[in-house]
Amino acid sequence: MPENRDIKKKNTTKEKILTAATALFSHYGYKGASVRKIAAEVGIRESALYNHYKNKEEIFLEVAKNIFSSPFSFSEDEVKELAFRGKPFLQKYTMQYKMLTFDRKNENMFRLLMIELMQNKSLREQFMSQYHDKNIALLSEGFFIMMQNSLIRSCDPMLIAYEFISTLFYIRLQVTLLRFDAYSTNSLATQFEKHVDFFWESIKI
Amino acid sequence: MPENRDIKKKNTTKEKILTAATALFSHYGYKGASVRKIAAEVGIRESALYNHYKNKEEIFLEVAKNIFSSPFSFSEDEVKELAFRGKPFLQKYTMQYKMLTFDRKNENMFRLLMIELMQNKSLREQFMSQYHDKNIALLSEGFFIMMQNSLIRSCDPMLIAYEFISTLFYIRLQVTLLRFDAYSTNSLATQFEKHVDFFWESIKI
DNA sequence: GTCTATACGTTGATAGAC
DNA sequence: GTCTATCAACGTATAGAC
Repeated sequence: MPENRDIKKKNTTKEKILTAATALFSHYGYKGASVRKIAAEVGIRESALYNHYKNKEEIFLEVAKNIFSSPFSFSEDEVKELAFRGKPFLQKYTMQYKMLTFDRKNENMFRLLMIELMQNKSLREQFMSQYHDKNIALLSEGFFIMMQNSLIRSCDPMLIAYEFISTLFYIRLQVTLLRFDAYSTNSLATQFEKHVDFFWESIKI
Repeated sequence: MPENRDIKKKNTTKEKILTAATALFSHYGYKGASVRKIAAEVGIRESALYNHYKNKEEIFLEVAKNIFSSPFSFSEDEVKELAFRGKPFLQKYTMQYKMLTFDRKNENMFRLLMIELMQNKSLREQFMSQYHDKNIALLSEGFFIMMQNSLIRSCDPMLIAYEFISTLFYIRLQVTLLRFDAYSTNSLATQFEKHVDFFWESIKI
């Protein structure tokens, strides 16, 4: 039991470090966020920081844990039930994806992922297995059910899933880029919904 | 006139620097590629490097010029002619995109783009205008022609273009990631073609 | 747990001899 | 144009006093 955390918010130095590190890493990347800056952000000296983490790498790994920790809240039964109805499944899935895209915390983690993707082999592999494969698996299961129920045209469910998720990813990337520079995302605001509509027209029978 | 460059390949120090810098930047990013490493790669001292470029930034900008300098070789007439035939237009466009994806030089530039996209505002804006907008413009023109000729179902050409290019981008990203770690791209080898086939089935009348 | 002090490698860049 | 020498700033990290 983590003590009486529910009553009194601890906000320990260690937590402060993680918060500061998250902000700096997701903004400047691993190399760009120096230990000095992190310590300064917390309000302590670099040396004090080493009382809580072994080194910079350890801090980063702690931060990076959150990159792939936002699974969709879809239960097995929920997938089956929704997929049976067709389009509503895609709509709910996309709405959840859109929420993640515009959620500050997840936005930061997505940016960190994009910054470090080409620099960190572990992150690349996690992206493939925990982001890509996971999404493909969930979606293709849904499409398979739709196919069984003759809601959509016959086709490889994995291919349909690939086609569907790739556009979601691209929209998310664009939104993240625009928001990073505080540009308006008005032109992309309804892109998620348009995608679902277009896609459903493409596969429905 | 650049002298007798056609006969005797100059391969000046300045060119060597650019080559070395390109390799290092596209592998380690701007911060990861130090001036020392670039100089060492060329075989000179850092100080000698400053006889050819004002500073590191100037070298990077010279390298970065090549990121968006690979336009598709589509003339206005070619678009009209091919789009009139429908699917062959998508096939040719995709084959060119696939070539770029697997071309070493373009692969390096794409990786550099991905590495620096979140770190460099200028690159973000160029990505939007010179990559995204340009592709959307070319593709939507093709889809518009197809629509006029009743080859495909009626829909916003820009939306169709968006849907089409987003998947190409995602495939390219995945291929680049896999190749970076020298992993096999067999599982993705035919993804481009599958995309065209699926997409054509989605929009044709 | 935090501080000061310190160590030591790396970075981008310049001055001046050849 | 290239070299040696040198620089200040910044990087991560440790030792030891309080």
